[in-house]
Amino acid sequence: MGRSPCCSKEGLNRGAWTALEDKILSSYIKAHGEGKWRSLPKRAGLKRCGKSCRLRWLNYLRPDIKRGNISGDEEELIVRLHNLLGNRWSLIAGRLPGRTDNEIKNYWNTTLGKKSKVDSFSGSSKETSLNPCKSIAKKKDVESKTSTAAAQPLVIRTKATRLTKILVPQNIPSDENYTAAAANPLELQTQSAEKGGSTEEFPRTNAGDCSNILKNFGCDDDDIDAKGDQYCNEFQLLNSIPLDEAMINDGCWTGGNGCDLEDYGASLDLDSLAFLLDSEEWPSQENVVV
DNA sequence: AACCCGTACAACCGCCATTCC
DNA sequence: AGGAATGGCGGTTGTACGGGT
Repeated sequence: MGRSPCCSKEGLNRGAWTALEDKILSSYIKAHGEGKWRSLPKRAGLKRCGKSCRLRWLNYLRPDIKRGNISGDEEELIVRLHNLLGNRWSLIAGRLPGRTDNEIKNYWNTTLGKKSKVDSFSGSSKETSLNPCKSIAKKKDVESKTSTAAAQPLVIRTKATRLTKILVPQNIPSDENYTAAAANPLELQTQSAEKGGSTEEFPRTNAGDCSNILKNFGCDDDDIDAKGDQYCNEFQLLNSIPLDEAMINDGCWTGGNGCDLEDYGASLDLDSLAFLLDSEEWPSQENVVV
């Protein structure tokens, strides 16, 4: 038998929401907060599925939603993040304040996806047609470094995997305990959580930590010698910028405060970091280099 | 005016991960 | 430990709307 439906469909309204339903939902959530979606419709007096309420709130009614056209800067950012992350719309949306994953997904499917197809069909790369910041969009040479990266397209997972288990902490342990901690990513995650750090962000790290991290991603010593400094710079850079606020400015990445990336002491090559995201799993314990 | 077609986007669906009991 | 409940995600569908014929 198939799975049971998320809620009984009988007697429930479907399709477009009315202004009245919106009002009821908004005022209920303002009064009682989000959550408990399944029981919310009953409590709020709505004839809607809880999932539908959640979606309506998150994608339309939330007060911090930014309505209106996607700006050029936002489009640029979406393209870059899609290059890096693939169809992980919620992650992409997380970098575009006020935009929802649904909105970005729709925008991609109706606009950017087509552009992208046309570009690839016409033989020009996305980087040249949609990415004016050539100094940043350096051609990655990861394929020469890892056979898996060479064998696969840069991004694109048809089935998205949620990044719920990034095991490197945002709050990097002090040097004296990092080595031991690195041997046990799970412990790192736990430590990070205990310290209130987010496990969904890249780590804030220092150059000394990077070689260990790169090893844990499967880089051998040659990789690290050849590209380690670059990766480390970019790795650090990613963590020094408040990405929630990071935007593209004049075709180039800037931090949330509008400062140029040069201020952070490195140039950002997101492509070169894609290998991190291509890792389906973080290193198993037996592969972790101490 | 009527029809067709393409576009945009809200809403739904099914699956998976996490949390709760 | 394990099953149910819940939340969240990406993919897909439905439909309103505008432009062209």
